[in-house]
Amino acid sequence: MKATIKDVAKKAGVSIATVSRVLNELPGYQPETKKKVLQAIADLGYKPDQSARALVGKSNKTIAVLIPKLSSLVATTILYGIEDAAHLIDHSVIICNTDNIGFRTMKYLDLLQSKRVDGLMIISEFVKTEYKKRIKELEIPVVLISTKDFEQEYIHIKIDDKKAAFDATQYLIDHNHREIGMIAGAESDLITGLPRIEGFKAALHKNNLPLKEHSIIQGDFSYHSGFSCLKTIIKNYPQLTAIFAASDEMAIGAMNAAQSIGIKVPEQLAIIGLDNTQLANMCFPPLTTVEQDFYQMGWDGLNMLMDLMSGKKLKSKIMPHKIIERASVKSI
Amino acid sequence: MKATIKDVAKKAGVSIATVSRVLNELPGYQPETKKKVLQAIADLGYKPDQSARALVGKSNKTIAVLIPKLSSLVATTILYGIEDAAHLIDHSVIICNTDNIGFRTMKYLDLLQSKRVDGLMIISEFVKTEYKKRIKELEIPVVLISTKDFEQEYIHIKIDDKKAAFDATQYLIDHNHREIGMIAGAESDLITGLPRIEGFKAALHKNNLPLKEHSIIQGDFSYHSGFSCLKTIIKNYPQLTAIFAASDEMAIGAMNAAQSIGIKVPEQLAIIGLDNTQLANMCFPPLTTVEQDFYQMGWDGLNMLMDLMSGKKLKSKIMPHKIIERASVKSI
DNA sequence: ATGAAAGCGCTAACAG
DNA sequence: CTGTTAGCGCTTTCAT
Repeated sequence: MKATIKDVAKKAGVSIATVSRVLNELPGYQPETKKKVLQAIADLGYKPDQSARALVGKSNKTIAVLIPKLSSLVATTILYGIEDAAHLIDHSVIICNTDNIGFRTMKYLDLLQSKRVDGLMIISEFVKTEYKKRIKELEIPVVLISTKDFEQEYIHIKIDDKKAAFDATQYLIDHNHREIGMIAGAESDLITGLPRIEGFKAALHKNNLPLKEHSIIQGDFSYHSGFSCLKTIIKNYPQLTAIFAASDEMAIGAMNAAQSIGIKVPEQLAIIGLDNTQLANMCFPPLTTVEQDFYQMGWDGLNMLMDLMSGKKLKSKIMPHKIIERASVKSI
Repeated sequence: MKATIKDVAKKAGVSIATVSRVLNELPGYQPETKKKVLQAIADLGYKPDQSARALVGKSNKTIAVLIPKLSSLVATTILYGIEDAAHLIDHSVIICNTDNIGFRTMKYLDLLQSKRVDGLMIISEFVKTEYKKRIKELEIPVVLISTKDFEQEYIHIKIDDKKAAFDATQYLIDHNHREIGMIAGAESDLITGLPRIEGFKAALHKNNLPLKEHSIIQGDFSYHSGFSCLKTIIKNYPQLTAIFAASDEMAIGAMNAAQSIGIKVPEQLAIIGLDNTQLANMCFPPLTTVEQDFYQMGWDGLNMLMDLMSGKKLKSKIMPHKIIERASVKSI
């Protein structure tokens, strides 16, 4: 049978109150007593029961993360960072794979109440008003990762999407490309879609390059949309020499599409992506891209959540990004 | 303030025992009473507290999964299946990313005791004796996914690795390839490495093809090992026309390595992989491979765990595999 | 510095 | 059919 606080108390010859004190590092006992208690704990292999702690209103050391798709490399890399940081401070993480559907998300939010989780992280997902209402009832701190809340109710941690897109485009321009296309996300996606388009436009403008009619095509961040978008954009804008894709997946889709129709990358077409997932190293040629440090975002995000939980006031955080040069872009 | 069972009882004008009964669908109340209680529950938005349930020795509807690497596509796809199935029956899943290190794993096992999880799943990881000892103390059911326990203490769900490798090789042979190489996992990996090598050898043997000295090279299932193994095997066994890689990642690494040195796939070299991760569709040419339905494994595995939890006796389960024909293999 | 006891929300006898 | 009550393991007054 599992040892309880009572067993420890008996073995150490003290009361359970005292055991609880040393457990929680509260003041009020002799060093001598502490030693006995610690000894008993070790002997018995005692582990405090988190459910019991939760019941008396204490933290049960678990946080939940809402994740839109459990098999996406970007989300799972963030999750990796969260989990690592959580593990370091003995917290568990419950995953809630929402599949980006509202009903499921709401059901999870209900579940989290039953579970008394201490905090919540939301990855790459738009936070709808109905979620907020529900979260408010939960009365737990929230941090957003790789997404944001326009109403500023929650803090977030993400890159500067516009700047990242700007830098990617500028990189192409610096390599003497003048006819540049963009395979973008949806313009209606205000969080990552639109800002990246704006960054692209801003870079062209800054360098006095005109924005051609067909230079931007909207995909959905997926490999397959990248693949098909390339064929379209090549048809509509045949003189282009370089492409900025708003995600690595789309970049690689575009790269493979190009090669499938005999266009050599980077010789005839330069491609730069955005994300720097593992994929960027698993294609040929290896993809030049702008890195978002997803792992770090997860890690930092979790620590922000902990700070929030301990009552600190925090501001949102913008992560740096940087260009990783590999082989898919070449000067002309 | 959150509603408790007391609030519900008061509102419905019954005792908490009765509320508990309808909550747990136990017999012993008039339909009439039930209706009132249900109404009160709905009005109050009451959600039973899982910590309190756990404390009285009931399930708290959470299971834990030990996962070796949170950013690997195969593991996260399994996790996806687990999570989906768990969600359907209102269970939560706690992730324990072990990074395949024993110390971390042991620490998790400790944590799980504090959390009173109801069950444990282990993905793609060898179950060391020290883990077993600890797990025994937890007194919870375990199911293994995509791995196995040679001592048969735990049931598992996985494919028949030897047969899958056999079929992949046979597929190559059926396409008239006679000089076939294999990029394998480590022979010392008794769970997936060795059986796949055996399957490869068995297929050659069955077809009266000799096993050449340099026809098998060992990688570590990663993209990069596939990339470098290809270069070596091509050098040592230049007459080969086809390769079976023991994982998609290695297959794609090999494919890209081949293309990087001017070898055309599938025209000059056929490649077949094993796994059918998303990657198989994100390379060029798309990879022919043998599918393991990881999602389904996770899903079925969770249901097996539930059966175990409800006292059923179960046997391990072998999942079917099948060849997915895409474009990386061509007859000669 | 330490112990006794109440109570967190729930389930499960035991009464009625 | 329904209510009362004793815990589950822990934290936290309140005494001592």
